[in-house]
Amino acid sequence: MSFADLGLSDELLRAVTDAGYTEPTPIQRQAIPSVLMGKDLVGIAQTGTGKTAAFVLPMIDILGEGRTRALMPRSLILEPTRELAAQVAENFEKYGTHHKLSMALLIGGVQMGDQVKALEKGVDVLIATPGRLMDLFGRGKILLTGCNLLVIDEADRMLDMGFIPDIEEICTKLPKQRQTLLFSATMPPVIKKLADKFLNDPKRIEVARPATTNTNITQRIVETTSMKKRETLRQLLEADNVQTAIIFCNRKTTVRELNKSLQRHRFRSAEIHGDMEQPQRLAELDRFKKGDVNILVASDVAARGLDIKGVSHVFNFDAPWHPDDYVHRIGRTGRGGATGTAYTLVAPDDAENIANIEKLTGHKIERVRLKNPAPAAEGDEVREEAPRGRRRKAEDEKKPARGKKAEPKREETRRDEPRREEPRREEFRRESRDEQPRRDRGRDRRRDERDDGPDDGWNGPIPDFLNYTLAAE
DNA sequence: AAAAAAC
Repeated sequence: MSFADLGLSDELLRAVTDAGYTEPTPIQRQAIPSVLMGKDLVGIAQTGTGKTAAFVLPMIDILGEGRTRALMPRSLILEPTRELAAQVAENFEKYGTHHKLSMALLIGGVQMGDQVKALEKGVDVLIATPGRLMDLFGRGKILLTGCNLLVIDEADRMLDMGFIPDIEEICTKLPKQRQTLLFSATMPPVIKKLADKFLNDPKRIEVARPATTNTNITQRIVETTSMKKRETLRQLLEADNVQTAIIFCNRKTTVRELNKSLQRHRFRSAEIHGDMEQPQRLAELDRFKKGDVNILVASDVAARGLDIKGVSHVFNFDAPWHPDDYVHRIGRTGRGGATGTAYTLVAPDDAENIANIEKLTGHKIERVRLKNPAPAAEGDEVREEAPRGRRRKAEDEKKPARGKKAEPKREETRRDEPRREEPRREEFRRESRDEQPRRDRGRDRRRDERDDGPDDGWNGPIPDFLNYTLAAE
């Protein structure tokens, strides 16, 4: 079956072809014809299944057909996060190139002026997060009485974020006679009730069972300690041919610190979390999408729904609190039929979260051990410009005196080890580290070593995983 | 325990 069999217009088919798509995904096959017929729809689908196009494509044709001069918005799409809303807007632009539809992206964190101007001119589609939409509504800037097409996307996430009362209120402001599409990865009772209340005899389609993880994602657990996490991560980044990676942390502060640490180690990384200004958030995401950086350190703001091509690896720097989030996080890789790898770093503190994840997904994740963590990062440092190298060496020599016996052995291993990782590392490391003033570098450096502590907290004999490659246990 | 979302 091809897109042409789904009842879409020729202009739209052209845009789809131009975007490089030939075959609809299961959810698109099932959803598009029924949306075109004006039916309500409940779609149980994870992101990465082509869900967005499943509603954007038919919407473009519906809006393109009955097109009068839009004075009031004619359709509304609700998204839980600002980035997702922006992403849906991009989809409208991509597929709507041959239609003259107007849209407004109504999200918080950015000035209202442009959004209000767009609303005054009249738009065909509103793409919004609930907070800003309610805000604008409260200020009398939006009339929703012309919105006879509503999409509630990521409904279960809206629930998690406490948006359901807002959604209900928004629903009451829309005309009763309308078409409503609701998408959710899971169907908890509250969402079921919401669907019963606001949808009319919906068609129900389900393309991936909730809590099922994509089979083209290789999942691994790497056991480590909280002290060793950064070092372990760096080795994985270097050892496993990582091209593009998203690294998830549980806390915003961890995101910030880890990103700084990676940059100090000359990785090309960016960060995204909710404490950043919105323009900055979008800019960082954009740098990652464009390939200016190949590593994105993120909070769970990026866990769901973000569709970024070619993400080869997902790392969980922390095991997520909620097992659902694990499924969403690793779903950022292995998209569109590609293969992907997901590593979860597990310190003793993370063990309980892992148990819950394995219970949810119903399968035990393979444990792997890192062999010989030391040489990669430290060898690199010795190779640095002279002052740092000397400092570094002096510190190394201090270690044995403090009764740490790991260092000398590492020296040997380092010399013996062929350095075949080098060229690869250059691919994703920063060219120059001269981005911060010198004094800061020194301070951060020390801080980093305290946090990372190559060997702080480690007194035991050298464990068997001190060898270079990855191996299944 | 965290994160997200309006000002």
